[in-house]
Amino acid sequence: MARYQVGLQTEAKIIDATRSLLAEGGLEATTLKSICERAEVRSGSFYNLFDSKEEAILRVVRESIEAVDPDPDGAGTDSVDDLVRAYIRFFSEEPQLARVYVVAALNGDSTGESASRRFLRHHLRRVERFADAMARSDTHLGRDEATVKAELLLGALDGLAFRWSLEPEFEFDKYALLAAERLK
Amino acid sequence: MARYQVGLQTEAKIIDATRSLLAEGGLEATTLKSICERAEVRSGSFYNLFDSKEEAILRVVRESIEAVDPDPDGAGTDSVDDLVRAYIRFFSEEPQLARVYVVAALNGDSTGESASRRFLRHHLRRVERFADAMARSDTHLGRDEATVKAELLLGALDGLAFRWSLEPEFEFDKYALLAAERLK
DNA sequence: CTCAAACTTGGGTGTATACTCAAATTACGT
DNA sequence: ACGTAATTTGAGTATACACCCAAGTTTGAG
Repeated sequence: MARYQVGLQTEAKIIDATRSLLAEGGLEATTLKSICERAEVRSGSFYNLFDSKEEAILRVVRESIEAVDPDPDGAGTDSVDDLVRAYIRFFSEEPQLARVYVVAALNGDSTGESASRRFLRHHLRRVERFADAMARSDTHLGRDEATVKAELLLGALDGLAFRWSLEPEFEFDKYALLAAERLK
Repeated sequence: MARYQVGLQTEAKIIDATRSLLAEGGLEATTLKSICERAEVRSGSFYNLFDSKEEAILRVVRESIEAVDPDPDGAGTDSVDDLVRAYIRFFSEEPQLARVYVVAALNGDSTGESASRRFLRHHLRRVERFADAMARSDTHLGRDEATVKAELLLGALDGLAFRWSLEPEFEFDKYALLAAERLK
């Protein structure tokens, strides 16, 4: 752990380098060498602050997972529209983190064996939150039906997000709103 | 290229090994060593039949991309339901190829620089085909509107497919039908 | 049956990777 | 300013990877 100012700065440079590399070229491009070059740091410095390459990558991945779902304690107040808007905002305001999010979701094995397991847990939490919002807006809706609808909407949103990662010109926001309108 | 029977058999064993490895552990797990071990072949034999590891992987990826969209010449006759059913059938009858399909879609860089470009091209062809079917079933629908609807439905289907790849128990068929019903 | 060509073998090459460490330098509480 | 502990350096280690090749074995057309 960094204790001095310089150490904290180096840590930040390393995290920045890791994030941009993950966003640009996925795990493939995120080697120790490329991280150190971009961060302008020698490998010994890296290992003075991080136990492994994994650790740096995991920090960035966690950062992206948390960023997609802000205010996790606020559950019980957001509407479906709020949640969808937050998702859209994430993609337009944090495209780099958003790309990391998509990349992370897909690489099951690479980041420790449980990367996809972590992602699944995160997804299930999100489904619950969407289902809550749906049940709140329609009192006739049973819990199970709300969960099904939430899976459907989130599945669609994630698919559109993936589509956007294939082609950044894809109007993710437009399609996300359409999906929400028809599936909520 | 294989010329003798034994050569063809070895080729098949290598392709089978590559496919199952890709399905089980993605590109990460698909090393020359693991392919040769599973195919019960020495590396020299591999290189007698394939120019590179890439070639074997690409063959399997292409196989999966073609399998998801059968009868590509039949455009102009299928209904939206036909297309959705074909997609669902692919996932239930060829789960291994389906997993390769999802894995391939996600790994932009790894299989040559244009893996995601190839996937995008394939996706756009599919969008057109879905849009055709939609325009056919609803004569009031403009071409652009049909394309938008097709992107929406295919995005949702791909998202649900990804969801299934995270958790094989996920009832992909059920959700795919629901999505089609609401988005077609 | 013959023999050239296809196929197999398995050790060997070169390169990239993640990670280590002793020695030198720098930061900062006292 | 001093001294300790944090930080940096860069050469060095070990390992995994894709790929090569000379020497043998097997195949199958004529």
